[in-house]
Amino acid sequence: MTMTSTASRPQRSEQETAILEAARDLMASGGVDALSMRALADRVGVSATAIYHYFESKQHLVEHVVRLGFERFGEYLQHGMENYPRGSLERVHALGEAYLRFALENQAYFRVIFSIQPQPERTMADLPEGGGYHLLRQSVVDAMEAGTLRRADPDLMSLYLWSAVHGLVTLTLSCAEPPCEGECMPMSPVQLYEAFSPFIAYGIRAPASSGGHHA
Amino acid sequence: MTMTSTASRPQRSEQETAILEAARDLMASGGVDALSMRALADRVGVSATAIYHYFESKQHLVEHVVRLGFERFGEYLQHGMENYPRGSLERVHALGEAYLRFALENQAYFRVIFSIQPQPERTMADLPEGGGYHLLRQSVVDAMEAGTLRRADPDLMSLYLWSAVHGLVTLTLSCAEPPCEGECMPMSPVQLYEAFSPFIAYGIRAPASSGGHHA
DNA sequence: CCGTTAGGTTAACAGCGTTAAGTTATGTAA
DNA sequence: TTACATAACTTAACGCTGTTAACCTAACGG
Repeated sequence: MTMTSTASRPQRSEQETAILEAARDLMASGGVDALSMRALADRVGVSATAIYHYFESKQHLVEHVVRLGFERFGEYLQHGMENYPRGSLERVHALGEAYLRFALENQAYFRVIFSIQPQPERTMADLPEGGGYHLLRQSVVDAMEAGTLRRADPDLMSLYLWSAVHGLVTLTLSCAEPPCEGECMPMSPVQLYEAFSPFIAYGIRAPASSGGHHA
Repeated sequence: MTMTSTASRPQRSEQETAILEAARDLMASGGVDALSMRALADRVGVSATAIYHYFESKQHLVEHVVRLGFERFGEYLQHGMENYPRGSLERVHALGEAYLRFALENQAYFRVIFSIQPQPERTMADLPEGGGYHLLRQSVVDAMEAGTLRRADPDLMSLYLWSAVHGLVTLTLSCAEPPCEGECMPMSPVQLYEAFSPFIAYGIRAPASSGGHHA
């Protein structure tokens, strides 16, 4: 760490950070297609090939940005639910709403994260590592132990809830930007999520009264 | 229609069909990136620029292929559910399973259809026109009238069911090809769908016995 | 017979990811 | 102080992409 001149050239990690941030901005504006090595290099102030000293390829660079995106995603979800009591249905609900809001507020980014291009070496479990699944699973387990949720395989129920919200998100993002202002569906995605909640709640919460058989 | 020589050159519509089919095959093999004008032209046996006599741009060509894909999708869904009685829960269930199966059997194609790149002028309602939404909605309406499903806004419930299945599909497709063979989730997507069904059914079906308040 | 049109060609442009080779500056060891 | 090594960066180039322009050729209609 013997550095005599802190000025002049930026440090290795500084430049790498600058590249990552510029890449994130470009990808957030128009997806992975809006990120070209030359345009990125112009933003950072170097030539295109200089980027290859920090990242092996565009693919690796994108994966790095996606990894950072998952971390931000996870923090967003954490903030969205931490004000609701552990074990409550509201906590689970808030998690879903935060998921939805993040996707809507970072559309291009979300598109890249769930690029739908098959990512090898990626399982459903580690897909959102640091990005939410363990939060969801824990809130489900808590609510089951609190007697709020029907007893079932927590992974199964978590994946079900995840699917429902994720499906709403991806359907929304497959449509025009002002989502569903049409005649048939004059509701915002968040409103739709609220309207879905009864269906979801009926399906997952524990029976109200002490009831007969458990199927 | 005065044609003297049916041989020699293929007809306008024939060549157009050949291009569309070749484009579909390429896209099915590796998405929209696997479709290049030159590779497509080689398959058809013409030069790349000849395609521009039939389609204004690659974008228009892709949209045309997607439109045809929706029609096949719709037929697939139709076949998947028509053996179950109108108004039954099984019919709704079969529709979801057919949706899932089509997506898994035509992964690259499905990716393109729901390209997640924002399609302007596309609303949720006309997105699957000829591709399933009206089938789903009708089966929901039938089941409501038959007393099988809880009474609610049919569009709302349809969209909820659509989201749940679509979410499972898109999550699956975001992962590696052999879906979720990991330690945490050792189930196939279809098995997962079957396992979800109780949650969904509890949420949407009409109360079994004559019950108290309706929220 | 002439003009129009459909259907096709080749050449070219600008942009893409990426590689190869060369340059400059810095830091370290003899 | 010299020598080497490495980090950081450059320009030039390759093969690919979608797309445009200009040109050609066979068929049909007035």
